[in-house]
Amino acid sequence: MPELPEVEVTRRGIDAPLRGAQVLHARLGKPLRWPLGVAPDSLRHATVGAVARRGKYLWLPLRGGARDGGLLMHLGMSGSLALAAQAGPPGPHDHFDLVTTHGTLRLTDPRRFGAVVWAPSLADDPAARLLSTLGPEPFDVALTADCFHAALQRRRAPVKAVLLSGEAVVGAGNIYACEALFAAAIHPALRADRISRPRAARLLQAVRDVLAQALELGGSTLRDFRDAHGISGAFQTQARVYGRAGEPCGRCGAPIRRLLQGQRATYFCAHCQKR
DNA sequence: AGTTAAACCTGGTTGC
DNA sequence: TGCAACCAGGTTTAAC
Repeated sequence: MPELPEVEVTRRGIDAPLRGAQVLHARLGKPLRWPLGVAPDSLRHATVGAVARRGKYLWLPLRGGARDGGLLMHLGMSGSLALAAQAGPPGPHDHFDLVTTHGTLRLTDPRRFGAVVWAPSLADDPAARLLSTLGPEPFDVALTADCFHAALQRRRAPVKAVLLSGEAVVGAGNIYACEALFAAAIHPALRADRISRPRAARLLQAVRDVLAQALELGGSTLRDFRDAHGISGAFQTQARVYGRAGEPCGRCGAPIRRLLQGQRATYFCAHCQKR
């Protein structure tokens, strides 16, 4: 998926254009991860508010329809959202259309791990339940190195798995977790609770740097991701370790290694990243 | 309680 | 060429 940078790039592409748009029609394709929860017709006549992001979720406020509320959206592994003035007929992987006075917002998601769920507000279920497990936002100034270190101290699992869990900080998925650990020179298999306070501070900074750089480059496109205007991301060309097994490490020249952690591939440099 | 595997689904790539 | 096996950006749920 879409990790935090890709979701934020998407949010930035749809927020201003959709603001104040009136919903004319909504269409569902094949089932996504969870049911919408309301009849698509009940979204008609609603007005779109400011699009927000929490972790890898997007929140589209809708007021003045059958009921005030909004749509909580997730792009899963292969999803992307496109906003077009005129959308063509839906293809086999187009599973949600929100037709508005400002264009059609279309979710394309071949694997259908994504979701579009209606909720009365972010504080109400099902949104509240889905967001309840999320840790702090990476760019929240309230997330200090001490907070981050304390969160790592609570877990005995490998630091890579803890990053993916989003418990200490949200937003880093498989690509950016690998990249941040490389930047911080920390071995992915190191137990989270064995990380010193200085190394935790360095890791938090690395997560922030990597996510910020990815944001500037429009995210990563391995196969499916496109921003709201159909543009691919470029971070994958700048990745130091992700997807580069066998290639020489850009820092020391040793071959980048690949290992499996919890069914997910981890890429790292065994020479640069220390336990 | 806390960590790990299985599940959801499609399609592209690799290997026999 | 054909087909099976494996791999892919995530996260919940069930099982040790």
